[in-house]
Amino acid sequence: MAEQKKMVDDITAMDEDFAKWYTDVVKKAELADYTSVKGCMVIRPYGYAIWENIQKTLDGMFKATGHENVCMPMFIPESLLNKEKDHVEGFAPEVAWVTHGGEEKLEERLCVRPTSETLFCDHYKQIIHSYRDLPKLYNQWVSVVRWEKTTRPFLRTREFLWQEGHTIHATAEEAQQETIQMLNVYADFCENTLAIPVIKGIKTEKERFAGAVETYTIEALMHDGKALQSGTSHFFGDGFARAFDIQYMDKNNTLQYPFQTSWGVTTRLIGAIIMTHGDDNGLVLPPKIAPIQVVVVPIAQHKEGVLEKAQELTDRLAKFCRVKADVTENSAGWKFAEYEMKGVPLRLEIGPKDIENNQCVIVRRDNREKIFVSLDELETRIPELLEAVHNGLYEKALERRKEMTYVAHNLDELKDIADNKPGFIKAMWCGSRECEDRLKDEATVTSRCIPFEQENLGDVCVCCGKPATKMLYWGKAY
RNA sequence: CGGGGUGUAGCGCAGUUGGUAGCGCGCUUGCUUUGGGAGCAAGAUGCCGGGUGUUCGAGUCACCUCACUCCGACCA
Repeated sequence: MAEQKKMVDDITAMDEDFAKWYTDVVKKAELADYTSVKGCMVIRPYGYAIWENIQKTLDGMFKATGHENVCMPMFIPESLLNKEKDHVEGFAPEVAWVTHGGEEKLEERLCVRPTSETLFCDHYKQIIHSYRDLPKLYNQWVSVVRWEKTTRPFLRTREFLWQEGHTIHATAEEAQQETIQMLNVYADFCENTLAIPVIKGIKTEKERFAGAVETYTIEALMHDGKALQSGTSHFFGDGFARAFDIQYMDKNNTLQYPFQTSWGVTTRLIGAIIMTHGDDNGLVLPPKIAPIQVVVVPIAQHKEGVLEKAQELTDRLAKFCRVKADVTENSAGWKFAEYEMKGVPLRLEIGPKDIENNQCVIVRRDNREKIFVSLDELETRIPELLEAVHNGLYEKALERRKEMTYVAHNLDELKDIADNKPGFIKAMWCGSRECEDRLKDEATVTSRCIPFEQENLGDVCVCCGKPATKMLYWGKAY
């Protein structure tokens, strides 16, 4: 569409330095700021408003599928964390410990939750005795702490906000279904609310969550060709139940171990939004979670009637969308650039000439198209345009993912793509851990997922040449 | 946690052989402007990331530490 002239010289161009572009957008769009604790960020009002909109939609989807919200404590006694072997081994290296209460040393140190499986298990043990107590479909919106070595706003912080669903069921089948259902909820949310296309699949054993029997994932591709794991859903089998000794009496009066799941998405989704839709002018927000969907910019606002008209339109729009009028004394050009940087999906310009003609100018953030709209048609046109921006963003992201997805038939081909073409690589795989490790060493790619939508790209493993069992997505990940 | 880079006004940066801190933007006030980051004038703003040394004297030199950042290893 309109040429993308770079007007915000404050933001580093994507092509020049993608990492710097990312942090520029985070700071300049006032999403988050650094604090005096490494890896802990302030989520500023504009960024938090995005999170609140994410929460609102997802929480509705959780409730609609029968889940209830709860809240667990933030501390886990060391002995409790240690109960499931794989789980503790997975998380021990990155937990923060509380060792003192005031000046007194604690009898047993407490870990600040990195995830809450153990707390839910401890609780389930108390409340589940009969098949009549099952299932329990719980979720919580909290923050967790993982003491990461290197940190980046939203993508990897030491404390982050998330939701963690934890469910417990009488049968493995029911738990499996739950795991898949929630993966679908996430995929649906990413595509239909965030306009981010995702690939649904299963993690390899190597990439599996600590303590899980199976980990399902949605993987998205960022602007720079790196993959971002955007949500996971785990099937635990009865492993946690056995480790925590959770049992229930079934209809035949026999003790049984129940089956569990957990699933989560985090504030990392905000990073995904930035890196999927953003451009050199800054943030581009999908309309459904944009804190401001339409910004009203009065033109020549000192002239008579302009401010009044702008306010009148704002009041009208407020009835059906999130709207803000900017009546500050900054120049119109300044406002244009400012709200583009902040990713507001639609800008409505209203000036003396427009008022004369009973019209306004609406500009789309995603493609900068300027559209003259009669003031009589705002109630129908604006929702249409918001929808059009959503679809435009989704299509653009999907198109880019297609362009950046490659097929490799042998190791040399794969290495060549990995070195020269950022993006996903589809390749056949024999299923062995050795080949997975080797590709990581030699091509510096990790397996992203075994997609549900399998394709037959050949009969042999891209790495060892032995018969292949699956097609995998490979890539460099955040 | 290993290797590099950077910390000076809100932001971006200068600061010479060590001598007590400057520029641009932004901010405040006034006037003129207003359909793509306006112009002029007058102002305000500093624990030079923190600590310890060397020195008559440290933004500057040495050592330690903290944070940010990039590249690896680890992870949502």
